[in-house]
Amino acid sequence: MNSKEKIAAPDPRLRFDPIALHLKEFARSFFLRPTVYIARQLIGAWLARYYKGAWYGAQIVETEAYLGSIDAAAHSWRGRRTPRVEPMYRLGGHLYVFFVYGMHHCANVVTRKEGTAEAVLLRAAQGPPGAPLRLLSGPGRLCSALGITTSSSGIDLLSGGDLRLFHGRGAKPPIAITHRIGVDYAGEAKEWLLRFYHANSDAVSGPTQMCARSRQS
DNA sequence: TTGCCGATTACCT
DNA sequence: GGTAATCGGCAAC
Repeated sequence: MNSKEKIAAPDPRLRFDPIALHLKEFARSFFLRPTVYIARQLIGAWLARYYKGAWYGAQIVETEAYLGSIDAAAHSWRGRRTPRVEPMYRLGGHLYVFFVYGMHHCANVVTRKEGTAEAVLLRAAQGPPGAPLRLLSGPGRLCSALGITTSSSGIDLLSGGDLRLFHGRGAKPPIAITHRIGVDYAGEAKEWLLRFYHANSDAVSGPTQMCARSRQS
């Protein structure tokens, strides 16, 4: 009845089988490491959702690090602590979801020890074969495609729930690095090189994609 | 209680 | 290149 507790369905084109792929979950210790390291290592990882008896997921191709109280672009800048931001202060491995521009949700993986309030924004992902390239291209689209809303903010990704993170398999993807998107208000922090993306993926978001890609190599 | 503005996207020129 | 859409969070009144 309460519309706030309504569960959003994932896009059926994201159906996949993490068991058949022999995917393994990250250990808690991974999420306690430095946030920049985690943002980089999550490129290629699978974000997965269990919904009505089936798994849906996509491989992360773009992330941004947000560095807590010292970072003017972070919601936890200067230790700001409100009900919305509270999940950022939890132990690494929790999820922080917020609603922005009146229409989009953004999902973050909380990092480091409890109280640090650092996180990694998941900006784009690549679905299983057959899924449209741009289905998860952008933080709002990523949440929309997987049906992630603020009702999942604060959950633990490592407690056997219906949202989980799995290691990618195979070779480590080539990584490109730029400043973060959409944080022009953040003073000198807007220049910090905290955006990481799969250099060869066409699912990376943003109008700067081509520019950024041609600049690196 | 009010009013401003955003970790975005789509559509316009 | 620019900006409208749209509404919850939050700071200020």
